[in-house]
Amino acid sequence: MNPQRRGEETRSHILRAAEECFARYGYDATGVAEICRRAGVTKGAFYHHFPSKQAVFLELLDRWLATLDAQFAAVRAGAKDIPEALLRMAGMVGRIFEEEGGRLPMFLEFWSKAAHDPMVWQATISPYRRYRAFFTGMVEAGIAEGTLHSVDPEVAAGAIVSLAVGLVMQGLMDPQGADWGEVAQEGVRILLEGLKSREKE
Amino acid sequence: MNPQRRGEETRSHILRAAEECFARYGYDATGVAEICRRAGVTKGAFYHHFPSKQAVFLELLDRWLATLDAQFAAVRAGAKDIPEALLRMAGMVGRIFEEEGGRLPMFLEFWSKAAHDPMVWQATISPYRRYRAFFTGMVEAGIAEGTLHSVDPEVAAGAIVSLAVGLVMQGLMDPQGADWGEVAQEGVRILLEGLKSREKE
DNA sequence: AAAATCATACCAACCGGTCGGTATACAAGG
DNA sequence: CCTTGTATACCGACCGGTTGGTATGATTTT
Repeated sequence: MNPQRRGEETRSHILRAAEECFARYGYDATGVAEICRRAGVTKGAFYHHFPSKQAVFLELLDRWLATLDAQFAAVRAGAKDIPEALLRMAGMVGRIFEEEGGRLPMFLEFWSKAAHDPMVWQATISPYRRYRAFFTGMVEAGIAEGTLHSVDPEVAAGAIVSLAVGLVMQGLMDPQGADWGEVAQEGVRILLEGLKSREKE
Repeated sequence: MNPQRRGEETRSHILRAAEECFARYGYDATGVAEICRRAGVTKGAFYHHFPSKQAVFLELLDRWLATLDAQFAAVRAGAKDIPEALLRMAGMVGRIFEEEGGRLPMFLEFWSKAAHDPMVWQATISPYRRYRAFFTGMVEAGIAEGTLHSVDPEVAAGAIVSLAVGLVMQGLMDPQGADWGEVAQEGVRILLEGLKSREKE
């Protein structure tokens, strides 16, 4: 087989195995040996493709953030209206929890690692701020188009992101505790109710 | 000195040192030796007072949850109105971030540990569910007293807790990224705006 | 043969936890 | 008051096991 192709495959095998382990056991509790075992590869191959365990983690982080980017952009582009866009995003939550709930624990892993590791923090914080800016832009657009009433867009965006982050966290910790898809849907609806422009209070 | 009193002091020294280390470096990255160094005791003393490193962690968790309990109950009791109670709780956020911001990273540590460790999960999830129930009760009370319009109390409570959790998370990751106290205040205000009872939309 | 890819064997460091032993306080008995 | 006994608090060297990472050789492809 083509060696480059072969190399790429082992690489992705390692990535997939690492993702699974990190999500299931956590970063520290996952040994390189275990990753290799699951990937059907030896340590030699592992350290041929990645300089360190952390490098694998960071690449996983990058990829995850990239998919988030794409999803957000797609939803916004497909909606005619800011409220509609937000509601659709909320609607995605339920589906996400069902379909790739297995990959979600990585989110927590990223977050908690970033709190202590400067490199991970660097890699996390900048995309995160982009998301905040993204939602700020949405709120501004909503105000401009007249569907939202005048509020500080940054603050409103902060609240929206808080809702999202909190939703993911709770869904991770207590999946059976509630229908998180519904909570997301309804939470955004309530938030929108408070944001929608209307004559007077 | 009284030996029992002395014992209690070393015990609390260990607890304080461990809290600091866990918050700064994370649970796994913190060695028992480091905790002992900061506490000014030896390993012998450590394992005399605690059966394991995890036991220290769990005790820290218990204490933290107990203070949360007290604060919530106090605020609710002191408010004449559900919306007022929620707004006051939001107002506490800024103060909390300033005053004991140093202890907050433990929150993340608890959360991420709970995701992988059944014992920690057990210790975390039950108080957490109490909080959800607490807020559910508040929403129900708000509906009963007529200040909130009729919504599913469980769902609304889920949204409120999400906002809170997300707020803490963001404040932890990006303290300078925003005035989280203000975001909390305004976020709850918006949420309340969507929850308040009014004639017609 | 040169380069890329992977396997095997191995290491040095670290870490949670143990253990034999010491020091101090205190109560009882003489 | 002094001795003896005992429980608590504490010390610090040490151990078994694990882990991230490395060194080196084999194999395959071009």
